[in-house]
Amino acid sequence: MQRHIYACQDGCPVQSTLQIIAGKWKAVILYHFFKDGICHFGELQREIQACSSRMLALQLNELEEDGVISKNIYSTMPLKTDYTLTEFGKTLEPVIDAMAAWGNHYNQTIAGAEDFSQPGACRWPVDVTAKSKNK
Amino acid sequence: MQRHIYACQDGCPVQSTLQIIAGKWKAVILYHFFKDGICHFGELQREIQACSSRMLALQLNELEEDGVISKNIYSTMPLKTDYTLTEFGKTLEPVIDAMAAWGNHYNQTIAGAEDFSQPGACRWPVDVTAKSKNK
DNA sequence: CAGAATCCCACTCGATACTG
DNA sequence: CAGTATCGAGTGGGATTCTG
Repeated sequence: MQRHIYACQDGCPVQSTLQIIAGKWKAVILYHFFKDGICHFGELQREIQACSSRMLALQLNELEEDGVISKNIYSTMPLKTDYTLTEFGKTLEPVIDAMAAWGNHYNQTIAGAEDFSQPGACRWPVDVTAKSKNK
Repeated sequence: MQRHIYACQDGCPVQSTLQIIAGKWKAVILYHFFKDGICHFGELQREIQACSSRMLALQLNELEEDGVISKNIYSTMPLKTDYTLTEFGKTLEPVIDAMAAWGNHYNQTIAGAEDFSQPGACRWPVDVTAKSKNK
């Protein structure tokens, strides 16, 4: 079945990009591929604890369908699989980098004092939203 | 009510970024803000035809809540509103730029021959997915 | 370990109608 | 024009269970 998130009308470039990376966890998964060179299911699970194994598998499958990553399954016991970025997948690095850079800056300068151990803690401080109000 | 898409556990920078731009149309909206300097509701609707006015309004509201854009309402008749990026919102430009750049490259080199007038037409050509298979 | 299958509820989002 | 309100079908995704 075909996923059909964006119609890609008008050939809008951002919509094309989203077509590939807009899954709930795809950008995060790719980030860990680029940053850590991670390639195993369990490692990803450990890094992205908020993502269930079901979702992780689904997102990885879609990324594989789209040619972003490829999967090698070793039918040994216990089961072992590794994922690698395709050449095509590697072209996404600047996009993920830009997102990571922005997020880092946000975490450090704006949300630096926040406690990430609380779910939902990543929230805007008042002063920032306030800035938009008095504009 | 608080939106709660990502828990932002571990302070993952990509998750922080997604917290702001992960709405279904937010990145596309921001793209048009940056590219066209667009600031009216109707203009956005014309540019992003796949997005209903209801969704557009919802996404714009969330962007305003998060301090990315600000809204000025002129209670004239007919109603007029304009949206502007906040200083904070402008910091997202590199992220949107990277997405747009990737999408442009994708549209030109890979999907160049596709017909975007058909919904769902933005789909991977076989050869690209095939590349991942024979890896 | 690395997933697929099933169940099922909460929420998303489109359609429609209405308002200042 | 620039939205909001309401409804309802469809789906996303969590929890759980099962398999090679």
